Amino acid sequence: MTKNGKPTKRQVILEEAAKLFKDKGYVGTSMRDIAGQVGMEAASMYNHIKSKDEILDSICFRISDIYIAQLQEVEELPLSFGEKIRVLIRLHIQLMVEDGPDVSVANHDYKYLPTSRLTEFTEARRRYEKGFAALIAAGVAAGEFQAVNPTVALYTILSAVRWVELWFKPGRSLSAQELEDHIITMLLNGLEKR
Amino acid sequence: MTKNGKPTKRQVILEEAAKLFKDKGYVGTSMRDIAGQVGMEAASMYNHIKSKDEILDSICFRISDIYIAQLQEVEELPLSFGEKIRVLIRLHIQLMVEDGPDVSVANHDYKYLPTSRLTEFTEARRRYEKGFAALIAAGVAAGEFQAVNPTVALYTILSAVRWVELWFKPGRSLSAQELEDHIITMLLNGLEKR
DNA sequence: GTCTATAGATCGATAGAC
DNA sequence: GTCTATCGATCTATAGAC
Repeated sequence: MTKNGKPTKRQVILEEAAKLFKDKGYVGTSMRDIAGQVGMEAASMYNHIKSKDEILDSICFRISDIYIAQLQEVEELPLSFGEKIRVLIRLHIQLMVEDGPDVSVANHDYKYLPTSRLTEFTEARRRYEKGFAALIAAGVAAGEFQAVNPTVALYTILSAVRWVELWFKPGRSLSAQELEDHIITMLLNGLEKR
Repeated sequence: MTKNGKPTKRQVILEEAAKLFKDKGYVGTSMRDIAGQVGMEAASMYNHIKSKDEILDSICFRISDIYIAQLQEVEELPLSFGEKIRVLIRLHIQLMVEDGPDVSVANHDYKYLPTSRLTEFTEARRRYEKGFAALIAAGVAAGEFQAVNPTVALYTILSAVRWVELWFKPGRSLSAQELEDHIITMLLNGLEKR
């Protein structure tokens, strides 16, 4: 947002692009499609963005920067490992609910980044996953968690949180808060009674 | 396979197409790309397939037919609800390990099916999810499972199983069997000690 | 059944008037 | 900063020789 609260043309383009990329994919969306949603001709958009690639780049790295920052904050909180994992799951779901199309693009269309940026993006995600897995491993070592394989637990959590992007719509019977609670219960306590 | 054990040209085309669709997406893969992998010119492929759409159609519906058939078989087995869910999770992982590219395409590129076929595919998936959720709800009602929201549990399970497609490679430190065991433990027992 | 050649549509991006 | 017009590349699919 600008100081007067009105989004810039560039922000509108990025936002409409993310919605279209989510629905039709990066390659399946044309600059003309985006322009149609924004309300200008495709050629005019080049006064606000450099290329189609750059739109994708902005979306993907904005999201990955948020993830990295969130992980760092949680790592420094004085909480048990179980509580840290809970916070991270909540943050994942909240980001998805608030920024659905962008998260979706960063999850699926990142692979269309040009080679050097793709490498950067993949490394950022690897760092994030490594930090997350370390929290799980530490929880296992501390006796808080069951003797799970940290990698399996990590990807199970990260994936289990992804379906929210396909499913959650604000007017649903479940609120975002209830959704968080249910997913956390399922992942931390499991399906079966013991 | 044909009777002499040699795959037909059509099968080779479908197989190479699925691998490319998985990596570059349906729209991001050209008929020339597929032809290059198969070892013929793009024009020659039209003697074996009707169109690019038809390749996608064959892949998606072959997978959805398998899912529907597997669910029906499991529903009729004389097992507890917990055991039925376990079998379904195992079948999911096995299909993904054995038929990775096709499952990946059915999961991500189905949206590029032409409208009428997209409707059919979506309805088939809805039937599958409904049947799966009913097993979870029955397990809750029978007191086998915790009081989870069946929809949340359903999508958590289905998604948790999807990362295997991104991660599993035959030469990994974890075998397919061990992977199944770990994921099932995580989903049925949860991460946290109780 | 495989090839070369190409039709016809659409793509990202630019030039240049206003 | 927005438009019209268009370039050059690339796409799916077909025609027709062999």
